[in-house]
Amino acid sequence: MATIVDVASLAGVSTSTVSHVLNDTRHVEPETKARVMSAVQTTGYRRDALARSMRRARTDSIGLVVSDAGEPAFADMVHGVEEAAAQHGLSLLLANSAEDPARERSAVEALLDRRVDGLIIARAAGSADGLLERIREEKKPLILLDRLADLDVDQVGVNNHSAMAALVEHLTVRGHQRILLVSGDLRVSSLRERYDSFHVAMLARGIKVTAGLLCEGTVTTAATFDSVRTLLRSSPERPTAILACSTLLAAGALRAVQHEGLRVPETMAFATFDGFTYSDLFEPQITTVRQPAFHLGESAVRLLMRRLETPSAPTKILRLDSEIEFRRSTE
Amino acid sequence: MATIVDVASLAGVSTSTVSHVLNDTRHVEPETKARVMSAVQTTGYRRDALARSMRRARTDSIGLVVSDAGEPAFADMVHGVEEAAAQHGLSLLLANSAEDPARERSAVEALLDRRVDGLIIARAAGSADGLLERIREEKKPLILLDRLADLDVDQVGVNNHSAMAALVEHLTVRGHQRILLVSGDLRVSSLRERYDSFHVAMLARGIKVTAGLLCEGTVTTAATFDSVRTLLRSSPERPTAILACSTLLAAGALRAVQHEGLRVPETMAFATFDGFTYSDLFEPQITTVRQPAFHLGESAVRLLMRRLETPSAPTKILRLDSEIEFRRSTE
DNA sequence: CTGAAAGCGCTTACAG
DNA sequence: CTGAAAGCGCTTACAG
Repeated sequence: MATIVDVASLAGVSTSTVSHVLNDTRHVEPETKARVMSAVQTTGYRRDALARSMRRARTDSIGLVVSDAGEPAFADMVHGVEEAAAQHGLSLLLANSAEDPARERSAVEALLDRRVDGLIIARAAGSADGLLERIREEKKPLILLDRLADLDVDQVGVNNHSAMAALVEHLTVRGHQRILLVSGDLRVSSLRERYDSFHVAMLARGIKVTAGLLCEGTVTTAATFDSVRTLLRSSPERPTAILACSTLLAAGALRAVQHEGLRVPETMAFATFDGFTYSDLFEPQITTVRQPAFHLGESAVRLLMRRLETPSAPTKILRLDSEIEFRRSTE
Repeated sequence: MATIVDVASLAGVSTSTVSHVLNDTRHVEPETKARVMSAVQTTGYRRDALARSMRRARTDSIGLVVSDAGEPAFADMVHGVEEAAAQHGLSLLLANSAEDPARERSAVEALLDRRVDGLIIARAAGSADGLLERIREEKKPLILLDRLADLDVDQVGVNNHSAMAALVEHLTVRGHQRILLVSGDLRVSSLRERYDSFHVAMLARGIKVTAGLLCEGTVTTAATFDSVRTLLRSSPERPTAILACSTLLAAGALRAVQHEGLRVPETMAFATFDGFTYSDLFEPQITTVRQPAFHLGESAVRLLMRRLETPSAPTKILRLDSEIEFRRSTE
């Protein structure tokens, strides 16, 4: 591979001049410049980004750690981050923690070792705050994505509260009082927020939430299926509606509903956060709080660029609105 | 940030020794080693992967370029690649060409500039072979993923032929002769293979394939919807079954079917490649050729590791089998 | 307008 | 068993 030295000697100039021509960082005689460019051509020279990064103390790359690469919503976020990064000329280093704090930690360390210019993280469920401290020590710009924290850090997530309020209103207006909430792992901030908002919304309408109508802590479709099925059977008063807080939870709950011979929406209303793709094409057509996942990813990059340009800027916390797709499952 | 020099001086040894301790690359007295490790501790030293890469001419990173990060199948492949890369201690640089050859080219150049150890590419629809030549010139290990080529390059894709043959048999055995094939962009090798295999399979059963039963070239859901709707209306003899070659095509076709007031499977059988997630939970339950997308990604990394270890190994082309999920849509 | 040279933080022959 | 030093391929003050 040709190096800058090869180009310089072929063009009969110093490496300084080649560098300056390539980066357009100081004036060079048009004639000299032309000689350099032609030398670049004939040698097939390509600047080594590694060497460049080492000198500049900038890598023009960012790191993204997602907590569950298998979830469609996270795939969309990755897509959004990639798109925005490419637009800004940044390379994207991707890692997946698979909800495992240990893997998350080693992913972050690897990214730090590679001297990424900044980090975007959707934290794993049991992630400790120590990790964020660690990143802060390194003075590395950090953006929290989707899984937010009550910390002085730039972050972007969705407005779970308003979405949940709208959903609860939608259901209660239609007469539903016994709503089964399938809330999942409450260590996940977004799920915790939905859980809390549910209680707030129900309380505001004077509806009591009983333990028999709460399914929490399940982290797989299978476990959710079991748990929901048990609740459906044992509840003294069967719920008239089910509200799932993620795609995975919805899948488990829906399977339980079908297994119990219930029909959506005839004998059971159903709504979910995140949801399924192409929901309009299939029955039951499920009312869905659709998060702007792609947009979330883009926004995270935007926040990161801002932080990179203005390290002293005040902390910014963005809450994007979800769209609620009302469908027959709640009619 | 502490450097190796800081560690060396604190431990009272040379940087050589620190390096050798860290990499376990030559014997060091236990006592000296302990002093080094403790100096690493107190300085909080972390080796700079950039500087290390520059000397070693290895970055322990790989590049992945996918053609459509929005498609669930590609998201799964990315997931598989990430997982396998992490297991091998490799960092993953991700880019998305969005089916645009120009973006694909610049993504590859950026990856090459970053000196990734190898590339995995699912090529864009109109991608020219020149790009692959370019990579070969750089002597950079390359694996083709999903979108294969008739070239002397390591590659891993699915066995489209056998899947299509099974699908056609399944349909014809049930009396379907007029099968509408929705085949998409034939510049995409996997779609081209499915298209060709369809013709082979139909021919083998002595069934004529007419132009009125071929919908090709559409690249969006909307265009597919229009095209399929037109075919459904204008065909002298309406098809009794529809066979879509990707998720996107299936969505457009299904929408057209519903728009025309047809019902699956009562008045129209339906099957698709790739398909929708949680297909078993929704109606119509669609017969689906499920590609092992995650596994495809993993295999690509395995092929790459093999090539890295044995540059002279013979070219390997892997074809993984898809699973066919037979459901009510074709009964 | 351009060049000589230092230096980014490592690894690795070479020497003892 | 360990160290001094060259060098990976760039960028960038410094000097003229």
